[in-house]
Amino acid sequence: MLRLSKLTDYAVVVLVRLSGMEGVQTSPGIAAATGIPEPTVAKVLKTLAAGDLVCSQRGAKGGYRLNRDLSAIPIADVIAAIDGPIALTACVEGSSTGCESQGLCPMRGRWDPVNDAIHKALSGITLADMQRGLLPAFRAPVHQAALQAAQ
Amino acid sequence: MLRLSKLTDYAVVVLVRLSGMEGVQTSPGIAAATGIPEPTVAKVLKTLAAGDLVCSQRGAKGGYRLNRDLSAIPIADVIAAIDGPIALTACVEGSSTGCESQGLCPMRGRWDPVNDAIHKALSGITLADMQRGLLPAFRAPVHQAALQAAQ
DNA sequence: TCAATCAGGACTATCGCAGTCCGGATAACC
DNA sequence: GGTTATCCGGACTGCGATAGTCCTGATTGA
Repeated sequence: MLRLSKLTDYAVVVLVRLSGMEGVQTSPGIAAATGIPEPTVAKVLKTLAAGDLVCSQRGAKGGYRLNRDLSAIPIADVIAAIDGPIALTACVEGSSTGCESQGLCPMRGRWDPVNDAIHKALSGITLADMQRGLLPAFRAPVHQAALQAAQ
Repeated sequence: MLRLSKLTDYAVVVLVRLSGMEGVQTSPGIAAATGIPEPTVAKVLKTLAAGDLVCSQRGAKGGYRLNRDLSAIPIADVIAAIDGPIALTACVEGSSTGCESQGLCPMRGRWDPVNDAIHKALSGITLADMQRGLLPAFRAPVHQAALQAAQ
């Protein structure tokens, strides 16, 4: 199975949550609202900030805010931010130093079309697409306690 | 980066190699021709046989043979045979017992369109497509020693 | 009968990821 | 100016999956 890191899954949840609220939100708040452990949320947000998907404000009353609308964030960007560039194997990158069996390997660079196809597929789906069709019950946070904690 | 197992990479190499020769071929022969360690080749071939991509003949003068032409093998099949069904996270499968934060998780099942897109992309590329465009030098085995060993 | 080969599994070591934590910097508030 | 809340960047650890090897048994041809 093509393993996508759990962190990326969390990232999607966090980003969707960010989009649902006005103003900045703190890591603890998002953690409470999503049920994801706080340190993990913090890690995800830091990574997303490094990838320019969210912007951060430090200090008291600080927090995170979406940089663009969900509909402007293809899932490919999220994956790239968390997991690094989208490519299927180490053997693939064009300028790599080459695998051990250079001369023998009949597949050098042949994964490129596959990577391109995947990249195109992932670039065509935005977070808004993933959000669409959610059950209304899941659209808003469910636990009142979580809601209040999020404030 | 979307990690594809190395075994899958090997599988592609092995399958292409299988397509280039008449009759059955043995694991040691393919190992010598590709430069992949013999036990690993054997493992890959066994897995591919389980996935019906190749068929095996036991006993002396036995070996492996392609079940279909390269152009009839989408890369998705190879990945599925080696890595299991193509899906991005454990949180995804429809009938799973659900993740811990069931009620809270706002993304339940939302990866499905992404998985579908990836599956389509991978189903549209065959091994023949990957083989196409290979440098002639890489098309045939390069080492005479390897060639003879393959016999 | 013997040799070559696949079948199926067990086994180990290595690697990456998940998740946590800490010291520091920054900014608002009192 | 001090205090508090928050982000920043990194280090660290444990777990799990993968890679890779090996062994025993079954099958087949000579």
